[in-house]
This record gives sequence, C-alpha cells and structure tokens, in this order.
Amino acid sequence: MADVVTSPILTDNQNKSELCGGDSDYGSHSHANGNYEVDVEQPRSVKQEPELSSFEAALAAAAAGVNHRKKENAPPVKKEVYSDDDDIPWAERMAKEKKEKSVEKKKKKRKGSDSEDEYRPEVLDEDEIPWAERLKRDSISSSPKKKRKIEVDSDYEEKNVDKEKWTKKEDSGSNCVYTESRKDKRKKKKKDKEARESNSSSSSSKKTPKKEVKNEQGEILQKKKKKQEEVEDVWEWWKEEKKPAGVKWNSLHHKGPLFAPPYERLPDHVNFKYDGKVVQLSDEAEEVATFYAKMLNHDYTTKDAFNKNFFHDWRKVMSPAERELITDLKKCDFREMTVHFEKQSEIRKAMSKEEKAKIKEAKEAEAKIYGFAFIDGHKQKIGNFRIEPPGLFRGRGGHPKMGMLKKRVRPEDVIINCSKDSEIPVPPDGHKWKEVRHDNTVTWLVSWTENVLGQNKYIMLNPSSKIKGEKDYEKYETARRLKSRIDDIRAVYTADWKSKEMRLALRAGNEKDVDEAADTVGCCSLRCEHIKLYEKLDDKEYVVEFDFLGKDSIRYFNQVPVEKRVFKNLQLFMDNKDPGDDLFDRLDTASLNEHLRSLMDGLTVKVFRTYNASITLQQQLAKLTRGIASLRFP
DNA sequence: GCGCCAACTTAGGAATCCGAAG
DNA sequence: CTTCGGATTCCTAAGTTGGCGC
Repeated sequence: MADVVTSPILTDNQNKSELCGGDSDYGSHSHANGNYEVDVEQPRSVKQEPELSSFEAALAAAAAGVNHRKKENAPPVKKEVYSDDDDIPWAERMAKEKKEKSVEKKKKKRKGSDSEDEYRPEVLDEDEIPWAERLKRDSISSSPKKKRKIEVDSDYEEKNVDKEKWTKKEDSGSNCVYTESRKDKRKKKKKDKEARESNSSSSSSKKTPKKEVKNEQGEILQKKKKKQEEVEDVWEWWKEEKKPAGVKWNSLHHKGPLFAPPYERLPDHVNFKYDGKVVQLSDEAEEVATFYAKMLNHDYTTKDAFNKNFFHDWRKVMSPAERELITDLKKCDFREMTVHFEKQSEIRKAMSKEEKAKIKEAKEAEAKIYGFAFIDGHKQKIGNFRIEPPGLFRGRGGHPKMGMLKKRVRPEDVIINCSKDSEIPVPPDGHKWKEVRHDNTVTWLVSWTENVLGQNKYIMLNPSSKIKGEKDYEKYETARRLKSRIDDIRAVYTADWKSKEMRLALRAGNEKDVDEAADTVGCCSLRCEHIKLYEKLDDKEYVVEFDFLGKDSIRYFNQVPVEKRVFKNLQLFMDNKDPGDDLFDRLDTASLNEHLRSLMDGLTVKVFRTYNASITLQQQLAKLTRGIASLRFP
C-alpha cells in the first residue's frame, strides 16, 4: 500500500492530496479506536475540519499558561484549589506537570543522550526513513534496476512527470519544444490507438479523415522520442545538496508578468441607461460598469454591502458630470450590458473546433514566453504568470469590503525579483517597473500591492517546481516525524482523560480586524458566544456545543460530549466573561505554536492537519485496496 | 515582548474540459 | 450531434507562520 506520509510524490500539484481529509468529518465522532470514518452525509453548509487534535493542543497550551498578547486586558484566571484530584483545575495541573517535565528534560540533557528535539524512535521501520534517503539507498543498492525504472513506466517516475505538465525538450535546433505530460499523453495515446485500429482493421470505417490519421501517426513517433527526453529532464532536486538556510535560489531568470489586456469599449448598440435614458459613459466609468454588469445575475448584487461598496468606488472613477448625474444605483440599468456578455459567452461556446484550437494555441504561445522561469539553470513552470485583472472584489462570507473596485495593476505598481546577472524583464512600452530587486531569500518573481486590502500579491512558481516541491517534501517529513511522536504528544495533554478525548477539528485561528475582514474565527480566537455547555443533552453528559463561522464564513456546528474535567475547565474559562470575550484569552496562535514546538521540533498546528489527512488517506487506501497487488507503491 | 506584516500555503468557486447518455 | 454532469484547471481570497522593528 502506498505510504502516504512518506512520499512527496503524492503531494500533487493541485493541493488535492489533502482532499481526503479536507472534506471528511472527524469532528462529530469520538474515535477511540483511531479509525476515522469519512462521513459523506455532513451537510455542506456545516463544515468540519480534519486537524483533530489542534483543539486539544490549544487547550493544553491555554491551560499551561503560555504567554499571550492580550494579557493586560484579560480578566485574571480564577485560581481555586480543589481537594479532589479530579476537580483540580486542569490548567494548574498542566502547569505543574510542565514544570516537572522541564526539570526532567534538563536532567536528561545533562546526561547528554536524547533531548526531545532529537527524539528518535528506537527501531526505525521503513516508514521512519525519509523518502529521499530510501530513494538514495535504493539507487545505491540497485542502481541498474533503478535506471531501468526511470526509462520504463514506473509509478514513481510517472507521477513526477505528471506533476510537470510541460517539460522542456531541447530540440535538434535551438528552439525549445514543450511536450505534454504523460497523463495527457496517455489519453491522447488511447485516442491515437483507437484511430490506428479503426484505420488498419477496416479501411471502410473512417471515423477520422485519412489526412488527420496520418498526422497523428507521425506524432506518435515524435512523442515517443519526446517522452524519453522528457524523463531525462526531470530535475531530481531531492538528491542535491541543500542550499544554506534562507537562500532560495542562486540564479533566477524570467520574462516578468503578463498584464491583463487593455479595456475595449462596448459596441455602440450596447447601452447603459440611467433613469430610463441612455447615458454615454466615459471609458473608465464604462469599464467599471461592465464589472458589475457581468455579475448582475450573481448573488453578490443582492447584498447591500456589495452594492454600497461598488457604487462608492464606481463614482470615484466617474467624470464630474457623470458623478453629478448618477447618484442612485437603483436607477442604473445594466441589463443591455449583461445580455451582451451572455451572448458573447454563448458565441464562445458555440465556436468551431478550429476557432477554439486557435485561441488555445494563442494562450499556449503566451505561456511559452511568460509561463516559465529559469531557476538555477532549470526551467520551471510558473504558477500564475498573469497579473490579476481589474474587477470587483469578491470577498467571501460577510466580507465588509465585497464589491470594492480592484484596480488595474500597472507596471509602475510591480516589483520584479530576479538575479542580478539575468536579463531583466522588459516593462511594456513607455512604462517602468516600480522596482527591480535581487532577493534570493524569497521565492516570488513578481509582486504588487493590491488596493482593496492593501495586501501583497505574488507571482510564484508552480507546485511542481523545485521550490514548492521542496517545501511540500519538508511538510510531509514533519508530518511523518509527528507520526512517530503523536502518542507521546497526545499523552502529554490526555494523561488524565483516560478513555475519552475531546477531539475536534478546528483551525488555529488568528486575530483579525473586523472592519477589514469577515468575522470568522478558529480555535484560538473562539469567543464565549461560540460555545454552549450542557451538563446533560439528550442522553449524553457534559456536552459542548460549538457554533461559529470558520474560514470562508463556513459555519461549524458540532455537539461533543467531553470528559467532566474538560467541561469544568471550559466553565472556568467562561467564568466572568461576556459573550463577546475571547474564550481562551490567554492563548493565541503564536503561543500555541511555541508550545507545540516545545513538544516536537518544527511542530505547528498545520502539521496536525497534514498528518491527519495523510494518515486518513493511508488508512482508507489500505482499506479500499486490500489485496490489489498492482496498487502497491514500489 | 508584542504587534505588524511579508511571505507563503490552502482551498472555495468559477470556468472549462471531457466523456457518457440520449 | 447535443446535453448534461462530473472532473479538472484556473484564479485568487483567506488562512498560517515566522521574523523584524519599535
């Protein structure tokens, strides 16, 4: 069975490797046996996240009295001494234990043997050896075999190539030709095969014109050749020496960003009407009006905040005369524009194959120029080489800024990052870059500041690139280390909980400004109003009910029976607080992660997410592929 | 030490592709 | 051939995290 936690190969470039965990529900069940069932019946509007244990960890950290940012404002945590051990505030016990542990740790360190950070399981099973090392080891022990594997169709190599949809092929001439990924080719090959068969077996059955078949056959040979060279060009960066800390590249060369095409005015017969009368808008005002017209049938335009923000920003780009005339959005009639765009999209859909192919070709030509960067001499695909076009900000949930105008990005807004000795990308005619820098401690090629939230946006490499792959690799290695430590770590905070654990699936949750973003929370930013405590609910005792908006304003609702002690602690946390107060006022993501790092080097909340998603995928794969030998990972 | 922010990852939703069924 | 719906890809919003400056 494929070892998910082991292999960076499975961290595919669409971030979907975590999908298995991401869409499944762990939170609503207590998994004493560790078997996480995927619950497909979870209502879509109420989402449960997979990072089971972050909440426990949060509680642990909170209780351990970690330093926090809002200490001054926080009401003092009630200190009570209980005679019954069962009723001693968990927070206090944790603090005590932590102290004892740290003393023990120091003792151990003095002995000079295994410090926590250098923890190694006694026996390394295959799982615990980093994938790269295993690969190296394998290549040493059986290098001829390995070499053959690369040439033949091994799963491992195939996945790598798949990740790279387009790979460089040095043609006999100086031109670089890009071949499609194996996956795509497999599909094409299938088609080709069918075409050939139908051609050779019966000349009468002509599904495709003869001329075309001939071409395709020619292509097959070429493709075979390409396929071999493509494989040779896979950059096996995981076998290379690592760069010094902080350095992300030695040389970086690219063509800069591709800007959105300039605005083209609507045809004369498409009109905007105000108060029933046709109004000729200026270029700027018309462009922004089209953004709204394109969204007229979308839910967004029924939202007050969206309309208000749009109208405010639209009026800003109007000419004084327009601004004087157009004062009420309700009197604006965009329908002709909307109909025009709908027609256009229908025309696009109804285009002939040839026309579509032409457009595709033109896009590919753009991608050929702008879609690649050379990093340390290797050609790598760029993730998003097109600069975001202007439009209306589509904030999700109840975002207060939805509908605001996202302005057109000009070269003067753009910072270019490349190596000093490289050919510096040329800005469009008559323009200048905001800045050209040569910072090899970051991975972005281009950046600009977006005007709605004032945040930086970046052009970065595709997930299949070395830079992203390496990070992904690290991520899974950390998750793998967590696999060997998870029992210890859980034991730290569940020592007294015996059988029942309070396992939840929550994000960490950072503080944020309610005026700047939707009011969503995670574990660390939960407020008292987000939980309800029931001593008894239905037939269960000590039930905690969670009801809040998580990431993307997706509602999280869950009722979890917990250990009495956990329940009492939550009661304690809620004591003397208003509904709007932070539940864990002594906790934030920084201190939580600091605490986690003390348990394991490199451990953060996110690692639990990766770990849980991976282990779930592994378990599900094991369950569903039992006995299917052909699905074995090499 | 704490608050802010740059840099980076993750994931929702729209657009597009693609294949099966009618 | 058309229609439909699921899969895939693209785009970018919304998170997390670590480091830096005050």
